[in-house]
Amino acid sequence: MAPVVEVSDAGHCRALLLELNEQRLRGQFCDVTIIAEDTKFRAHKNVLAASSPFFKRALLGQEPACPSPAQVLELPGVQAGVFSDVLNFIYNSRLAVPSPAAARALGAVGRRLGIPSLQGLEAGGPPPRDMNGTWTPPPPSGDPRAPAAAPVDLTCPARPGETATGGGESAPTGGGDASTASPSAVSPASSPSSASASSSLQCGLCGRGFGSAAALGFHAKLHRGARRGLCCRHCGKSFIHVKRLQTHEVGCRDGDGGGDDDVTTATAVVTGVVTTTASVTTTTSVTTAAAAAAPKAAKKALLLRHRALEPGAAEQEPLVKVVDGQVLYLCGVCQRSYMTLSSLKRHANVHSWRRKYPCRYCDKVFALAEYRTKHEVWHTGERRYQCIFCWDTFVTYYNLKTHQKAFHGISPGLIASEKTPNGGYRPKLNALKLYRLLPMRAHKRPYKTYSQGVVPDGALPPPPATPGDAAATAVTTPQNPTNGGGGSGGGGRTMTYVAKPAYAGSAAAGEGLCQITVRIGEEAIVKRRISGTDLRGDGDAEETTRQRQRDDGDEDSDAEDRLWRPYYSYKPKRKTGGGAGGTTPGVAPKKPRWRRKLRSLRWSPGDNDNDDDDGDDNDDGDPDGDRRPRGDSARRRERHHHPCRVCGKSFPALRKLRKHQRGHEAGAAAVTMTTTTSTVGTVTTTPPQGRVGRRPLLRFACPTCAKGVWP
DNA sequence: GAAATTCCTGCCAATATAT
DNA sequence: ATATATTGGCAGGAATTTC
Ligand SMILES: [Zn+2]
Ligand SMILES: [Zn+2]
Ligand SMILES: [Zn+2]
Repeated sequence: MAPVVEVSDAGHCRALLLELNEQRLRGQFCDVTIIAEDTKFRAHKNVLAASSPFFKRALLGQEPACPSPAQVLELPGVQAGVFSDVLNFIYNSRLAVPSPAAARALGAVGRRLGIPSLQGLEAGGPPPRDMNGTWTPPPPSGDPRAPAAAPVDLTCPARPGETATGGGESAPTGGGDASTASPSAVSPASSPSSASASSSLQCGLCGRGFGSAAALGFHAKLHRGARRGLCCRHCGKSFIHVKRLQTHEVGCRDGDGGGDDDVTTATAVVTGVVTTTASVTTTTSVTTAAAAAAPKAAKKALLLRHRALEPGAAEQEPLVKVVDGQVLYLCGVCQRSYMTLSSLKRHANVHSWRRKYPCRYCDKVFALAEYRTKHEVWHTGERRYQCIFCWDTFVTYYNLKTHQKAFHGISPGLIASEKTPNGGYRPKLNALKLYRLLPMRAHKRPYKTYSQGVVPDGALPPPPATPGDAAATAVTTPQNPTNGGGGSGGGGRTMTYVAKPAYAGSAAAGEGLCQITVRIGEEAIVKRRISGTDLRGDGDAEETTRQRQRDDGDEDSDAEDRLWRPYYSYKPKRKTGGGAGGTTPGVAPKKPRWRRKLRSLRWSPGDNDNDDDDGDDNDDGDPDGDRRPRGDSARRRERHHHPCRVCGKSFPALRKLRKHQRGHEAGAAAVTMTTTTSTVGTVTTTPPQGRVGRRPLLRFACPTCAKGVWP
C-alpha cells in the first residue's frame, strides 16, 4: 500500500556526516583509537567499519593481525598525516589533496583499507577492485615518479548501483551520503565545479566554494588542524592537540621574522650559559665555535627555544665541554650536562619529540621508551619486584622498598647505591639485592631503528596479561643478568642480613623474623631462616642459586632460568665508612639540582577529558603546556589498594592501613610462620597455610611464575 | 605534610647497522 | 664474521603530584 506521506530529506546524509565529524573532532562517542606512526586518532567504529572492509574486519576481530575485537588498532607503515587525510575523507566524503605525492600515499593507504574512492589515487593505475581487507606491509616507499597533477579534489562519487535510500548490503562508505544524490545536489557544500563560481564563500586554501558561511567555516576547520598530523604550518613540528598547535603556531609565526642566522645566536646564548655554569669549576674548552654575540630580546629567546624544538634541532651537533678532564655533553636547549653522549641523545628527545613512545593500552605518549615501559605496568599490573624475605611481589620498585622498610625493617640507605650529582646511577660495588626482579612478561618490542623515521611499534600485542594468568612460558629474555658473582668471589663469602620482625612484637623480641644468608661466589647460596616461630624444626630453608649462562632465544630454558635467577647481585665492595647509620655514608653532598622536570606526557586528540585543562596558558616553561590530568583510573585502583597483611582488608592510604594494623599487633603474640622451602629445579613449596601476617591466599604470588594464586 | 608517582641520568646489556 | 653505534632497562634519588 502506498504511504500516506513520504518524507525525504536530501540533506540528511550530509548533515549526518557533518555531525559525525563534529563528534569525532570533539572526541564524542569515539570508541576506537587508530594509531598511525605515533599519532593516535579517535574515531567511531561504526563509521570506520562502514567505510573500510579492513576496518570492519579488524574491528570485528577477524583480522589475522588483530584476532580479537580491538579498541586500539595500529596501522604499521601508515603516515599519520596520510591517515588523517583518510579519516577526513571518510568523515567528509571529500578531500583536497595538495600534491601528487600526497595523492599516491593516500591511494596506497586507501587500497590497503579497501576504500574504493581512494584507491584510484594510487599511481594512476586502475584501482584494484577486490580488496580482501588483509593488511599488507607497506611497499617500499621510494617512488620518485611524479605524475603531474594539480591538487586533486577528491569527492566521493556515488557508488554505482546505490539508490537514494541506501540499502546496499554493505554499509555505505564515509562518502556514502553523497550518493543519495549527486554531490552537487547537497546543499551546504556544493560541488567543486560550482565552487569557483561563488568567490565570496570560497576556501582560501583549496579554492572550494561553499553555499553557506557555516559550511565554509567548517571546511576551514578541517584545513586548520583537521587532525591532519597537526603539524605547525611554519616549522612542521607536530602536535597532538589542536590547542597546542594553535598556541605554537602563534609563537612560531611571531618568531619567524628572526632570520636565518639565529643558529649562531642560539649557540652564543647557550655557551653564555655554559660559562656561567662552569665558572665554579674549570672550564677548559667549549666546542661548537660560537662568537659571543649579543643576546637579543626575550622574543629571540622564545624563538631560540622554539628553534630548539624543531625536529632535529635538539639532536644537532652536541656541545661539549671538558671540566676537570671530564668530558661533558651539553644539551643545546636546556643546557643540562651529561657524562655520556647517549644520555644526551636520549634526553634530546624530550625536546624534539622526534621519537614518540605511545602506550599500548591508552592514549599516553612518552618521550622515552623506558617511561612508557614503566607506565604500562599500570595497565598490566605485572608484579616483577619480589621481596626475598616474604616472596611478596610488587608492581614497582618503590612499592618493594616501602614494603621492605615497613615490614622487614630494611633501611634503603643501607643497601642503596651511590648516585652521581646528576642523579645518575652508579652501582655500589657491593650492592646487595634484597629482592628479585622477575623477567618481563610483556612481549618485548623491537628496538627502534637508527634511522630517524620512527619504526612502527608493530602490531598490537596480544591482550594484556592479567597479573595472574601468565604462565612461565611467556617469559621473555631474562634481564638484568648482573653477573658479578663469578668474577671476584670465587672463594665464597658469607654475609648475613637479619631482618626485623614484620611487626614489632610479633616475633620474639630481638630475634629476627627472617634471616638471610648470602654466600657470594660461583655458587650463590641464600639461606632463609625464620627464627623462633618456625614450625618446621630447624627452620632453615636453603636455596642454592647458580649463575648460569643465558640461552638466548630458548624459551624453555628461559622459563627454567627464571628459577635460577640469582637473588642478588654482587659486586666487589668498596669501603664506605658508614655502616648501620642508615644514611649512605661517604656520599658527597649532592649538588642541588634546581631543574625542572620536563613533561613528557602528551595527550592525543579526542582525549577530550583533558581539553579543559589544556586551556591554561600558564607559562611554566613547559613547551606545550602539558598538564597531567587528574589521574588515571587504573592507577587509582592500584594506589588505593593497600591490603592488610593480617586480615586482607584494603585501605586507600598506607596511613590508614598502618593504623589498622596496629590493632592487630596487640594480639600478634601468637604469630605463626610456616617455612617456605624452595629447592632449585623442582621448586617444592609449602603453601602458607594458616600463616598470619600474610595476605590471604588469593593474593599470594608465586615466586617463580608470579601467579597470583598459589597452585 | 606525607605518600605516591613521574622524571631523571650513569651505566651497561641487547640490538641494529656498518664493515 | 666482527666492529661500531644506538636503544632501552635499571637503580634510586629528585621533582612533582595526589591525598
Ligand atoms: Zn635539554
Ligand atoms: Zn597507558
Ligand atoms: Zn617482604
